[in-house]
Amino acid sequence: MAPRAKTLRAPTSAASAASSTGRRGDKYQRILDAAIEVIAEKGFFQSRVSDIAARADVADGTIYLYFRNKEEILMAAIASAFSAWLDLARAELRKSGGPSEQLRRLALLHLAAMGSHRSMAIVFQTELRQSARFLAQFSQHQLREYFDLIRGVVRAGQEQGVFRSDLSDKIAANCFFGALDEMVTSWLLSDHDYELAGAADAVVDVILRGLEGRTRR
Amino acid sequence: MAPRAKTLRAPTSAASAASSTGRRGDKYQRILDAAIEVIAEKGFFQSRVSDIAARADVADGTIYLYFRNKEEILMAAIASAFSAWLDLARAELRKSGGPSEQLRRLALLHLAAMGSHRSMAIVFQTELRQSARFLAQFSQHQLREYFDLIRGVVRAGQEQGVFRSDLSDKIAANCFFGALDEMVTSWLLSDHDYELAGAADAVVDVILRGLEGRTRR
Amino acid sequence: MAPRAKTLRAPTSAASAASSTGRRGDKYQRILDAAIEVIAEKGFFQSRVSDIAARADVADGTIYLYFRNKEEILMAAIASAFSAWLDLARAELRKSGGPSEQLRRLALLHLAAMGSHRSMAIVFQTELRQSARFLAQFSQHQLREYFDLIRGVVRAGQEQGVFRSDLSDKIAANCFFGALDEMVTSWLLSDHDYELAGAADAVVDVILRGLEGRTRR
Amino acid sequence: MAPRAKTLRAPTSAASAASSTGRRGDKYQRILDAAIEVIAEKGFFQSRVSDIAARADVADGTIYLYFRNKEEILMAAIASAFSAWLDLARAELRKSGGPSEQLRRLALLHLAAMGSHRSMAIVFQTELRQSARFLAQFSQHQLREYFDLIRGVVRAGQEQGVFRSDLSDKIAANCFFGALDEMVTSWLLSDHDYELAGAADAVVDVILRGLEGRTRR
DNA sequence: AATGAATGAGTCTTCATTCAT
DNA sequence: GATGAATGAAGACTCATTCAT
Repeated sequence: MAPRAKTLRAPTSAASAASSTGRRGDKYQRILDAAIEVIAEKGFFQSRVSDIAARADVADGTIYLYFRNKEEILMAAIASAFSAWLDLARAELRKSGGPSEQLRRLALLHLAAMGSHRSMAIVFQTELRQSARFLAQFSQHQLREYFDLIRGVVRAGQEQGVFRSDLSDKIAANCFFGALDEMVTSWLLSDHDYELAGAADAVVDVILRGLEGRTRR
Repeated sequence: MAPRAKTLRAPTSAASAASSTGRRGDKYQRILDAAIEVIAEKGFFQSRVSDIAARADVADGTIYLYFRNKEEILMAAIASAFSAWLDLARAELRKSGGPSEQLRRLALLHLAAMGSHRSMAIVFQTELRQSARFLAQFSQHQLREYFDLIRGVVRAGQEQGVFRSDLSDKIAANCFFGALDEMVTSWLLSDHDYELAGAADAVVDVILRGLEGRTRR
Repeated sequence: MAPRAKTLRAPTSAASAASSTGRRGDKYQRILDAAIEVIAEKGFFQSRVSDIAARADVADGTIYLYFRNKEEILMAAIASAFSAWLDLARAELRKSGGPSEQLRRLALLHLAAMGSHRSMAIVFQTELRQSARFLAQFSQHQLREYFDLIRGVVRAGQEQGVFRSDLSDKIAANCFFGALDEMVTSWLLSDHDYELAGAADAVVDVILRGLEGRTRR
Repeated sequence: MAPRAKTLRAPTSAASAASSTGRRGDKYQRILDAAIEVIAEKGFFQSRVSDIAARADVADGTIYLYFRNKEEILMAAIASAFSAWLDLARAELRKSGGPSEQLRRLALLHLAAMGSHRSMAIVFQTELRQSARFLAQFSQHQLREYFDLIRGVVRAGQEQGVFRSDLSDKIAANCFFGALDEMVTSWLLSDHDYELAGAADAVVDVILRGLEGRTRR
């Protein structure tokens, strides 16, 4: 995954350069970026509107020209980051390759992206769940979309006979995602001094063995 | 796992039957229990002292006879719940059985316990990480102990030649725990109408296949 | 002034020995003594009932067997200390001597007593005024009595031609008391390392010169 | 002393006429003024932030835009009032006149100022001591400065042979200040129906006689 | 559009007082 | 009489949100 701006951002909005340095007109995005950073630093419920405003270099009141309230900022920020992430994942899957190859690619992308975007990783690991719980069905839709991506690959593998069919694709996707997720979490809680993406192969290896038929190749 | 009192409690302290019925002298535990429930409902940072007091059926001020401040209540509640959980896990591992069998048992315990203690499950899935991030190294110790339990089994399996040795026990433990963890999370986010423990075998199956080397090439 | 127990106490109640060491039946006085000490340490409005109870070595609730509420404890404590002080002053004046001599004696007593009873000095200097302001006319009566003692000596001196008569006895008493009072205050605010009573002669000297006729002796 | 705004204020800041009428930008001073009044009414430790806010006609929260916490408001208020007082005293002493004349002027100023600023008088008599005791060395500096002013005049008088030299200037200043102070206190505790400044001459008379050595023996 | 001073509802926490034992 | 655990009213302080400029 190519290094990008400070935080993940949807391709469309990231097109115009100077997006994080600009000082005029891009306040909406600046606020979102600031929100992600503040959330990563302080946590969802400990983020102060004034912190976000200060980080975005706008007045407190300005926030309310773009967002109805605090919850909306935070939700939009997380949704935006997640959306950018989904775009990446979708793009990755559009590349050729069999199911195994695709899962391997997805895992590498997941770990590489999280490993290189600490703020986003924190938000995804600790805040996304929180917000998923409280903010109605926020991100449920997006989360499900990511899962459906994975489940789709699993089902394709099962149909092609590459993966065992005596296993619910949902459980399979959970194992896959859960393993990756836990890698990120433990990396964050450690001093994250090692290269997260470096563990991708090992993890994929475990899961693929589990998904592939008993007698592999 | 057998249904127990409202929340998980270490076997030793649960010995006396009338533990949760009395109205006298058990205020400390009642507050802890109430705290877990409130945290599960509202989340760590949105838990109000007065909510906990009301749920524990004591006056607000009473809380402060047992805890120095709000943070201490919440931390003690989570630590207490986790401690009870650890006790169960340790007890489970003391039973005989090979590494594969032990992981299977642990997985079953994990899912059964979380499935029957919704409050605790919520706290573990969403709050434990939060608190791990913010409250110094709180619970890091306990979390690590649980992980070490799993890693110990993995290493034993590797030494006995049951599990592949070309895999770090840490990554293996992450896959195992991550898969279980994700099962719980997705169950919580769904309407959790299905029996969580029912998925234990399938999950263990995937991970054990990934860990065991026997049939590969 | 003869050294007495920790705090000034009315002679009658101080008669029975072991008054501050006893542990049975003298709770009322123990609470009063404790109150004076706590007030001296923390100030009137920062004194906690539980502090007083702890110092008096009784349970919090016990306080309320002897006093209706916190205000009453504090008022009784100060009144008691002041009453003891008044007894001393009256006794001193009963001794023979002319007006000048009596004022000199009174000044010495004042400074010696305050200098040797730090707690009481603090209470008199800083708390008495507070309480005089708020607690109705509390201590107004006693304060006035002390003043009347002084004014009586002044008037006697004026009648005997020792003191100037072209001066209100009230103003004269104010000068006398004010000077002594300020000596105590500045001593308390300093590190009170010098002997307070040592300054009595100098102060009396100033005031007496002011009160005595222009052509002394 | 000329009547001024509600509370004493340093001449420089009182220059612009409409200082206490505006509703904009003068909140800091309004809060200080309100604080002095509330302290005078309720006492230092019984002053409520909400009382001050209400009196200053601002919202409770507004207080915290100008002061870090309650203690800071109260200290700033007292310090400000005292500072204004010191300015007056210094200005008075800059006027020509011998030591005796200067002490007389200072006494008149003291009694006139206190007599016409009841709030300030109360604060100085009862609260300043309290705060001096508890708030570290707060106001110690200012109090000492006032004393040093008096001591300076005394020393000048001694050097010029106007005042006796066999008397510590500190004790002399204590007598002078103490007498004035007590005049104010007794005036406050009385119904203060008489003109406080009217007693200045009598008091000064007593003290000056005590300080001047000329007619003795 | 942008600002940031002002607002005040919402929370934690303390502590005088009560009362069952 | 004595205790001290329990109570809950009261008060300092924070921070999302508004609105005059």
